[in-house]
Amino acid sequence: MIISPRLERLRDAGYKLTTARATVLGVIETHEGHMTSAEILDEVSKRDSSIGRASVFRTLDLLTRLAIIRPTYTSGSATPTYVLMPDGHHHHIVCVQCHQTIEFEDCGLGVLSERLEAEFGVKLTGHLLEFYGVCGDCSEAGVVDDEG
Amino acid sequence: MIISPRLERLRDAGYKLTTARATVLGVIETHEGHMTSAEILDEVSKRDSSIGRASVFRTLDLLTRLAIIRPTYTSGSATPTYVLMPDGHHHHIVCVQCHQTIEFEDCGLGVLSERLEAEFGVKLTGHLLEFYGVCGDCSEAGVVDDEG
DNA sequence: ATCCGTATTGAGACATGGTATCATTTAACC
DNA sequence: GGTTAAATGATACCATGTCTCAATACGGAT
Repeated sequence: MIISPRLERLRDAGYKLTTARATVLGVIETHEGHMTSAEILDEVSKRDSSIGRASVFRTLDLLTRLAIIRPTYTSGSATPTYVLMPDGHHHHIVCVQCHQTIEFEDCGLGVLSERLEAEFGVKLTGHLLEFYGVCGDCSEAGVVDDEG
Repeated sequence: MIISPRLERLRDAGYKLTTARATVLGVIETHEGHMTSAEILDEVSKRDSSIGRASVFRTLDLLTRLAIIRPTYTSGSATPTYVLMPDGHHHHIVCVQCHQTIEFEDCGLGVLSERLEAEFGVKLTGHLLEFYGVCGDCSEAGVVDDEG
């Protein structure tokens, strides 16, 4: 079993390091990007077919609670995708036409984060920032947008 | 049918103003907060029992594409909640323990938004900012957090 | 107000995504 | 190695969302 720094965060939080958990996290870490639950199930199954469906979902839930991954919607109400938040945060732009995601790094939210912690008495461990709009390709393709 | 400014955005974008759409949006606007699809279906049905399930989901999808609402997760991999983005944006803090959400207003993301538009050649219409952490109540209740 | 063309609808069967249960296994600690 | 509680896997189950298609109703023109 490969014990990544993120996997150790499980143990630090009082959870056991099991094969199922290591495999699920391994799959997501290897892929680095958005994955649907179906893709994760499929890849986990390839690596270790003895791992059950339920454990995969349980692990996704656990990783979400620890802010290691985050489920987000790239298309309307359909299947969510799970994305790794290596340093507790993630930022992307979602094209509302073609559902492509563009990821970017700096968000400058550290200051806001600290202010919110003080203001609301919370302890923040991560964040997700999503912008919505129309990507360059879709704009060129001629898209409905008569606001201006 | 009540025609709210947001409903007019549908027509502006080339979509018809139907009873189903007006009702779904009306429900969400009245509620002002996070709603699950089940709650929306239920409330829509109360207001007009002739509106079908499929239309509700189709409308949620449409409103999402127009950045009028946004589906987000407050708990792990379970049901998403839909939240209104009155001015195209929304910000909240989610407690990873009790799933309570705390909403806040200013995010100061206008500058970043403009920079991203220039940098990636996109036209942005809205954004969602989510912070994750442990709320005051849960911290007091004694929560696992041994990072420091 | 009425007519027309087309986007949208409602119904319900269907597909998919996620969960509960419970006997069995396994990680963590000694 | 032994102990114990957390975690697992199998599977049945439930919830959430989608597809199809004939029927309907919106919006524009008259």
